Amino acid sequence: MEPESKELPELPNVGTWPKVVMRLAPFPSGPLHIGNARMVVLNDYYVKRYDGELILVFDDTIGSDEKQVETEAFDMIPEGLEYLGAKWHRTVYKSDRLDIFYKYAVDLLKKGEAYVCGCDAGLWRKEHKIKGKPCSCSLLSADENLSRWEMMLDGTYPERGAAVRLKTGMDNPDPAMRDHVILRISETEHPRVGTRYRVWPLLEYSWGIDDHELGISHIIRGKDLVKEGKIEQHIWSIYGWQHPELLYYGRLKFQDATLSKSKSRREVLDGTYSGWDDPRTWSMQSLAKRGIDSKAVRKVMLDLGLSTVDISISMKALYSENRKLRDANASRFFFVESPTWLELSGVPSETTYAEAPVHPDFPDRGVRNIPLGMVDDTILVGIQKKDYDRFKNDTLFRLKDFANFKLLKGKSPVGQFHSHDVNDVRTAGGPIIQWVPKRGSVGTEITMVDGDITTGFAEPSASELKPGTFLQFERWGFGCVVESGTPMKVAFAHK
RNA sequence: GCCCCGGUAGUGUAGUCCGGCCCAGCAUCUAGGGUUUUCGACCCUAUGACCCGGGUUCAAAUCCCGGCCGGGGCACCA
Repeated sequence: MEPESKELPELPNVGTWPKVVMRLAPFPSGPLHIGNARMVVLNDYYVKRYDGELILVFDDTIGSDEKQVETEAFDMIPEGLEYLGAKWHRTVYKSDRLDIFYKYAVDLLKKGEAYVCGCDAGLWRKEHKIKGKPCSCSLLSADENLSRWEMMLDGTYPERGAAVRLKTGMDNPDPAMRDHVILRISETEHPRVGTRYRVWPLLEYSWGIDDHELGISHIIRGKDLVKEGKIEQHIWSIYGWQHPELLYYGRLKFQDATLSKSKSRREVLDGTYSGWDDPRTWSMQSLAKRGIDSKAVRKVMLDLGLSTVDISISMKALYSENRKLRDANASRFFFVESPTWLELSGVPSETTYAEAPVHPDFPDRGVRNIPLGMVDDTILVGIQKKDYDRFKNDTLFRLKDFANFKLLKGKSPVGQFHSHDVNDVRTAGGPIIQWVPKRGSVGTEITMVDGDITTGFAEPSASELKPGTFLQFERWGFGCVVESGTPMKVAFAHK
């Protein structure tokens, strides 16, 4: 395998497993965003490294009011995985596996490893969880538990009326580990299985069973799940199953982006965001749209390694990687933001167009032809207001790849042709700037990372650009064509 | 309150398990220079770190103890 970053450490105890089997377990509430990429990339990396198997498991249990399953996520997540270049071998839905969880629930009740608790959740927390004192439900016989279990299934108990608790031990010094709920009642309709089930497993329980049932050997996930891991281990021990190896990584924050799936969802629904590929969602779809090479994402994620420290990184790292990968293939164009139009006179009549290289490092790729649209000896060109404002009257400046002009500021600014030779402006220390001719240039809208639209004009040759083309607007930044036409739409990638 | 985990330059990371090859490597950021008809890319240079205090040792980023700081968990969410 081609190393795509530094070498990560070996997975522990690989030899004790017939095969490395790992899993991706996203909760389908929206598309994968850049924060989820770490989980995907790490698991995918190790599975490829050990030639193992990767299972996509939609963790679509019923969730809660705050965390709801979104049907569209079942398509958007695989899309994101494909973008990332992750290879998964099969797809499993938790919601198809309720019968398995029920079977083990009955068994645990019979074994006396769990009980059906009818206590009020808030009261139980205060009186039992915190104090470490068992409630009376934990004394129930297997038969009593089984009949209570039936009452959970048949609807005798209302929602929150009863729940199955695993006997992890009320005397555990860690309150987080005391008799955690593993199954509970929810009558919320599920997008895939409707109202077929009213008893749903919690994450730690469903995984305690499924990591074994699916033959998972190694689990890499965020350290917010360590308690869940301990509960899983408790279950594995009850059945004497080989414990999958648990590895955790710390929380990842981005200094220059706020990632919130629920906020994104809200903004997408009410139209504040253009859709799930809006740059502000930081979804895989949005990165693809901006022309961020997924190899850059993978590199950045892999470079973080598996440390459990909380880290805060800058998108600049991602942009730096992306430039390295894509600069060589980004054709150059002129784009002028908020143009100031200059009337330039004295241009020699034989000069009707300018030629600029498609890519300065690769002369063999040819040149872009920029027609001047000359009338008499006068042409009308736009330069950036930003440039114009910093120029003094009389400045000698160069329109890049074209000619040098002397500026005369005024109500309607004009310029006088000075010379063709680039050395003239160099010796004068004058600026070299990008420009567009008024005639033939392409109105362009660039969607910035914060969702704002920057408008301006791209040079005429940009009219032939196809969607998906990654380019650089010289002295401005990289982006990806989203839509050709007038105006042309471009998604900004980075400087 | 109880329980876990962690602290290497601005940001990440390597090294820590098995002390010496680490007066700490790499990437990125920042600054400067070279090159370039871009403020991109490329090349060069500079700044910059082992949380603190003890201990063990000929020798500690690495081992031990104490402290400080940071994060997480204690949900009928995932």
